[in-house]
Amino acid sequence: MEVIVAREPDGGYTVRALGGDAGLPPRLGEAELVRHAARVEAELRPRWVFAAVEHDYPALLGGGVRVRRCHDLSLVEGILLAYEGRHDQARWLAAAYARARGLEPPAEAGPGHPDLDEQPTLFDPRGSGLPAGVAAAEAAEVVYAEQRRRIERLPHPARLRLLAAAESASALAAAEMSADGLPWRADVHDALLTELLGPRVPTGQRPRRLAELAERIQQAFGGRPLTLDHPGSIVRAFGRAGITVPSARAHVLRGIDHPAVAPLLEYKELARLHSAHGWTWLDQWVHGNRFRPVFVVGGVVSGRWASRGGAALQIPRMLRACVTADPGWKLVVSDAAQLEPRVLAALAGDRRLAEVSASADLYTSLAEAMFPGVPVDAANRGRAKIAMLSAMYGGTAGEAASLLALLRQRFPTAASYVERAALAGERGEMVRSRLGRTSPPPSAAWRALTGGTANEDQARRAARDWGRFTRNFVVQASAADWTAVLLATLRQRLPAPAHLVFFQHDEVLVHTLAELADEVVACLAAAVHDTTTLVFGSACPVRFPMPAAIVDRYADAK
DNA sequence: ACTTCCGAGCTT
DNA sequence: CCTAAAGCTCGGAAGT
Repeated sequence: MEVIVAREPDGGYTVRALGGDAGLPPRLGEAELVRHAARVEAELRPRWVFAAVEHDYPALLGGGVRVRRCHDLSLVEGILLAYEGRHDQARWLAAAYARARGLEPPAEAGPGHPDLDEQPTLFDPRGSGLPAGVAAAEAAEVVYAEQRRRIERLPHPARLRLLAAAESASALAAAEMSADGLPWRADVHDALLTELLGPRVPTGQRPRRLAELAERIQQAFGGRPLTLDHPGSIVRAFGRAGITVPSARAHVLRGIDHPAVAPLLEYKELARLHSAHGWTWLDQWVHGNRFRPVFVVGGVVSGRWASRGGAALQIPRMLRACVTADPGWKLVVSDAAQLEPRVLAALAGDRRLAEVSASADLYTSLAEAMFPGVPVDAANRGRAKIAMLSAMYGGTAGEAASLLALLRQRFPTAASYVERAALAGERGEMVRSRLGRTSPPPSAAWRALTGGTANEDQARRAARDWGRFTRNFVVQASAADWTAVLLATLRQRLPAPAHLVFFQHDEVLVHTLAELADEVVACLAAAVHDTTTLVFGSACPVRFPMPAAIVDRYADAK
């Protein structure tokens, strides 16, 4: 059974049930919706169809209602439009409805409009963008049926169905993570800042430690004042000291012999901490010992998530000590080890690489395979890693080219898989992930550059750049397929008090009652197994280790 | 005064 | 350290 819920411009909701009677009034207010949704979910366990989980689910979460399954029309529309080569078209409900009905696109969805995918907000004077007399739920029903038809017409409908379900479930998980929040000890964070920077100072002032370092740096440059937070000023200061530097980046400065370098490096590190994750950040983003960012599912073309506010996917390792389980609770921290090379092995069907994946440390066994008869040391493992990363990213610098050639010799199936993707990109063609995410077409500027008779060098470089992008896309987007399915299956399996609180590309955090931690670890192992079977089939010979640690603090994992 | 750009650094 | 991709955020400077 399916229940379609869509918000109307007046803040109310229209609802429709497909395949049964859910006992729902066709039109209802938010409080009423929450009440009915709780009952319907408990009794009927339907698939909920939302215009966009991001907009529609928080109201239910706010009322304490969680749903098991859903279909996110906006996310699926984005995936289908990309598959059909129409990346530029809007995904929001009224635009999708107009396409399904063969109507003129709604005004707000015109190309070049800044709010291409912005749904009209509550009480938006523009209305829903739907034709007069068309209820939002009615439009959603039309779009839902149309999406299902479009999926069935594709070459691998089962994969797209899986992707649609996994992406939609990921959106549920993202909204729930924001609602639950990541456990974050403000007192630990404050103590760390005080230890490193000195006592707290008002916003806009320089903490004591930074002021001391600034003074020492200025002395080292002969007392002349400089703007430490402006890279150009630092480059000029070194220039006056007779040292030419291309930039003020930390790794450049590290190679310079000058008394200002040591305090400058320390200043840069601490100033970064202060400006990006200092007291201002703490006040703005952490409340009640919870960090609540907004995760943007499908925010990256490859299918990776992005985040809005608080730089949620850029938490410095140094601050992971602040992420602490509540008393009586634990964190289960787990990341998929060397996910991308394993995904490549499965994608390409490379049996020899699959054998290498049997090892928990893929790069060690890869080194054994690449340098037979040589004992594996850190250097050889490092070379094997460079070879693999170069295959997936298109690197050519240093010894990457020769290592890549060796890898190609030993693993021709995997190597040719990514090379075909790169060549397709160089020709301007689209490539797809395992489940059907599609790379965007190159820009008009790219076509002009590579198609014209302009500058051959430039054209060649542009083609190669895009080939690197599509080479990486097939692997990264297929890894995103795998993790989306993992989130969906794990979310389904977790015992009720345990919940996902963080997800970062190939890493998950679950906050759980301590006595359930072992069960969570078992759920995770089962979810990994299900995921690999769902994405790559039951005969997939590639192993996907995902070791989990039960800890009190995120910093204590690994 | 406002917006836009740039360099930098953080994560995967 | 490097090899590559992308996204978020800051502070300062340049442009309007």
